[in-house]
Amino acid sequence: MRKSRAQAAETRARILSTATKMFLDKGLATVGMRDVLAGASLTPGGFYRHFESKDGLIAEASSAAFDRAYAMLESETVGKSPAQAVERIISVYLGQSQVSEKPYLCPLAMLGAELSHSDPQVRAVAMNGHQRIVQLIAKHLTHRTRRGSLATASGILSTLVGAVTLADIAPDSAMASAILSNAKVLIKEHILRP
Amino acid sequence: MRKSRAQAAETRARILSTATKMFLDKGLATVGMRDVLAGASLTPGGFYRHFESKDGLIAEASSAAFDRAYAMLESETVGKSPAQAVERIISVYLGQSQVSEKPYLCPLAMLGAELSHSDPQVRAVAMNGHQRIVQLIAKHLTHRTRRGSLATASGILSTLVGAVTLADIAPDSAMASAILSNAKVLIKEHILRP
DNA sequence: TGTACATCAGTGAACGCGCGTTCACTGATGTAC
DNA sequence: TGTACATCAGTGAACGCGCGTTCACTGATGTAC
Repeated sequence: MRKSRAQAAETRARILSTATKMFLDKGLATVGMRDVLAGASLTPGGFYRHFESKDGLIAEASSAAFDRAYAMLESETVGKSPAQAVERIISVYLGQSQVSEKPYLCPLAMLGAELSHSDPQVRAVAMNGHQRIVQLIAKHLTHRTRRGSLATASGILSTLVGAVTLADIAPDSAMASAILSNAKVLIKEHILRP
Repeated sequence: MRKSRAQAAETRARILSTATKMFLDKGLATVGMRDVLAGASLTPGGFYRHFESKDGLIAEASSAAFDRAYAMLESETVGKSPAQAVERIISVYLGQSQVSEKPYLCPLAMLGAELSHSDPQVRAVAMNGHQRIVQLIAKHLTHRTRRGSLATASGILSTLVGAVTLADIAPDSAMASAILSNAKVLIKEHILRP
């Protein structure tokens, strides 16, 4: 039954990709090993040849999710003016749960408090991801000082994370849209006005 | 072993209060029935005379937590000017995780995404709680229209929820304080300026 | 008011179940000569 | 290049454990007369 190195690497990538999607969708505690195994079409023995434990998988999945989300946001800004770049980041972030394919869900909004209860490794990954996104936003802000840009960017990200979290709780999409729209208006009209 | 009606009511209240605290502190999935039972000094049979199931307990605990948080925020505004009232709400909300006794933790920030995965009843309770807090904030905003006040209040609450969520993930208190402070400045300097 | 009985708050052992994980095994892939 | 052997990706049954919940039981409380 042994597979080639290439196939093995493919299996590992498949596990990681499937698990990442599942964790972001349903939460760390809700998703069980059997869900991951079924999603990756694998049996226990196969899985544990690639990952040490569920916690190990969670750590790698969080990291992968941040990389993906960051890359997505970053790619939206290339070749854009500062104002346009910030606008894109805000719109894309706020729309992450609404688009059907959801290729760039951010763990900060999707897992939220569950990250606070995770082990230090995962929390470190999360705060690193947080800092990267803050810096990405700050890069396109035109404050007098970098310190000021970072502070505002941090505040903006709090708004984005809160809005997406709350919109996902809303039972109907009308309320979800209202929450997202209010957050967007708040940032654009109040914070980004000249 | 039968207890008087009064003692029984006391037991029920003790379960609810203990469980509410635990759920807000550690999350819905993390806290097991055995934790709740030990916290309330009770055995299984005793518990199930008061609550139908863990889900039933979660529903009541969420509701109780929102009532408590709302009452706390509301009480901070009595006899204050609109500007002072809003300032108090923001400060108290942002400080909820930092004060040691934590008597008014808000489920929106503490449970976050975990609420999205809960059953409709709990989600309804959460959105009702959300609306009440939005209205409380809006009451003290001085926009030209009520519609405008509600929209801004909704945006402010998103910022508050996001900031507290992110601060709780931060591994060190310096970073947590920075996140909270940035959110506070963002709201006060940008949104509430005359 | 006192007595007899029914009620029911709370005990604690036990249940079935799904959790994350282990391990003996298979057989194709990779390696050594 | 061909052969012999070692490696190891993946299978699938099984493990121990803790989960939420049930139930027969106890005995003080509440009720009826």
